[in-house]
Amino acid sequence: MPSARPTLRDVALAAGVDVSTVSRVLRQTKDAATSAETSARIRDAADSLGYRPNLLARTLKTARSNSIVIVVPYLDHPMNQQLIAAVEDVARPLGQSVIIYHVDEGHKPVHTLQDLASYSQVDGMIIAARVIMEGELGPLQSLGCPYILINETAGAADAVAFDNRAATRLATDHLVGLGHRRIALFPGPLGRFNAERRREGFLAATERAGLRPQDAFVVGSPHGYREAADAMADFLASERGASAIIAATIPIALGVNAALVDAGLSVPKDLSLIVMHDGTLAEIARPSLTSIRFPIADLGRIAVEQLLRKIGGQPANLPQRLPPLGLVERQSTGPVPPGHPD
Amino acid sequence: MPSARPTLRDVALAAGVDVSTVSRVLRQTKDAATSAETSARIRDAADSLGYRPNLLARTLKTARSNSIVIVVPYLDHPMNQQLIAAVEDVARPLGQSVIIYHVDEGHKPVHTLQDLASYSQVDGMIIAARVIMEGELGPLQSLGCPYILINETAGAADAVAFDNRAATRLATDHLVGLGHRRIALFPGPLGRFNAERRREGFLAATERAGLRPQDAFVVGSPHGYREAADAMADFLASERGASAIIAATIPIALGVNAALVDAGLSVPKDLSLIVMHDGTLAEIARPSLTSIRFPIADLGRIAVEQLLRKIGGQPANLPQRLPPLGLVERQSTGPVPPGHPD
DNA sequence: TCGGCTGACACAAACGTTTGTTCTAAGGTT
DNA sequence: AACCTTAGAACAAACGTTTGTGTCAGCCGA
Repeated sequence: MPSARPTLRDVALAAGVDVSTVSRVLRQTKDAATSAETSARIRDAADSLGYRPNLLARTLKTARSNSIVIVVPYLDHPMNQQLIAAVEDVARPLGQSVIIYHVDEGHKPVHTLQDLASYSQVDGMIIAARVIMEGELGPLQSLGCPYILINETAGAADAVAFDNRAATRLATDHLVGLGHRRIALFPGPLGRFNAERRREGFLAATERAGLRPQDAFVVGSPHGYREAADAMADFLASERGASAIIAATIPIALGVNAALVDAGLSVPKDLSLIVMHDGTLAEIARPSLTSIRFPIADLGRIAVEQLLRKIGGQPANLPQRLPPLGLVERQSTGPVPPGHPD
Repeated sequence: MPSARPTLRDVALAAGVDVSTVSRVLRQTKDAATSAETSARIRDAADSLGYRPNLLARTLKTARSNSIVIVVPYLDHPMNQQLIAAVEDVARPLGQSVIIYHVDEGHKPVHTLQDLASYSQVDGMIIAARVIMEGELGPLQSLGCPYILINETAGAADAVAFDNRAATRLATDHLVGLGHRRIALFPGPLGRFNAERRREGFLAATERAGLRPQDAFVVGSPHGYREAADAMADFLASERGASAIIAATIPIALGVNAALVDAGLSVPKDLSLIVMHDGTLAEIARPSLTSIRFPIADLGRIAVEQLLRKIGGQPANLPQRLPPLGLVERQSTGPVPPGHPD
């Protein structure tokens, strides 16, 4: 029977007052000069009718929806899952509702994103998807939709990312400390921001440690388990004799591990493997993966806070890159195997 | 400068016509009796102004947003990732925009979901979250928001799920075929719909195969890697001597595997492990996991199609449970180890 | 020549809010 | 006693659409 939801008008009718009064009372605005009696009557009416405000209408009127969207690629990457959780954890207590928009590489989602952004369906966007970043930020920008890039950067856009250079140095130092002198980095897709920072950190650390340049390998591969496994298989076939691998992401690490096992090698006995992201999968994998821990919650907090600043009209005040929290030592790294060529 | 997006009114002004005419022309409605000349003028004006319709206003007016939401728990479960992808793949070409809403066990998200649903911010919801299902469906129902449950069932609600009973029989038969006579099922959280169906299928299959009842173990555990690992460790400690494990989900399988490795056992040499869901992780894990494949794309398609039916006012026409597609044999299952007690 | 049809468009109400302004009566001040 | 304030609430416009109904010309057939 209550096929139609009660509206402000219904409540007003029931309480015998004007809709504007109902609106003010129910929102508890400060300028409401309403008698306690009337207020009570209105609240009773609203309760008994089961009134809930129409957010669509409110948003249309106020141009503020109190919701933000996080745009991510690769829902199967633990990093992205953690980023989502971090953003949700911060935003929800702040009264912002968080929706997730998933884009993949093939898809050109800008149109929909514009729709989302265009008219305050969402107040702002947190973007973790590179597919959005390249050249597609223009439309969003001109739409006046505030956004923050996370975990990547593009041009002069407001962005907050991890210090992957420092993280790679950390990982490299750990391996060097274990005695490894021939190391391969799987930084992800070469040419991209994070992959290049990893490469830089890697080369800097290996050079400082006195490794020969030809013993520091950089093996680019797309994100994705299988691609990483293929890249690792190729690398093994090339017989360059690395004794340790640094994987940029957990999927890459698992792919690398699969290729190693398939080649009859075992981690960490024959090769060490370290991954530059920590997560449950790194913990539950066997061997469990030595990893670099990032302050993901901090990144989520900063992204939301700064996005809200921008939504509020103030400029974002973004920190330098976020340094890694440290190294989690697990089973996948160990000393150089005895007979390994130096 | 174009800080304010152009509206229908701006286009109308520029083209020298009424907003209603602009609206009809731009939407190409059938009832539009507009001269080719005027239409062109309007379209030109819209283009040069960069007009884009305000979906909020349109939704408010038409009570139709052309977007649906998929509600999922556990973004880190491959099954849920695949369900999301399946729904997106079907819905987007149909002109529906898909947003994801993530809920977790602790969180009581009904309020926001009601907000989402209340007033056609979304036209309908596809719900994979049990947390929503228990008792929280009432509010949604009375809101008149069409929804379809997937991968679970609750009461008389429209739902489409997999035939987990058949799947578990399939898994059991495979193990029995390999000679296993003592099998443990890790069905997930006991008491829940899917876990109970798995238990039934398991017990039916083991009985039919002539296994002794005391050799068919059912070990409940929450979803989640760690919980499964703990449950497996406990099970091992109880020394019941199973030679094969059926895991309900990939996280459970990985947790089980970790516990086995930690106990010095190896898969499939000492124990066989089969998981009742296929995915990249099952493929890339080492040992790779023998698994049951489900028609996830079909489930996504059916869910979207039937949801659109309900949105259109027709009753949903839901199939019986979707049977599994079959078994993918990989490394994690094998014959009973020689010395195993029968 | 005239009523009636129709093509082409304008007018206006409505969706459910929010919010600036106005009204009214009571109360206080001088 | 006249005036001003103010609390309490109604009025009304607006957000950007969609859509039912008018209007008015031109054209047709009879």
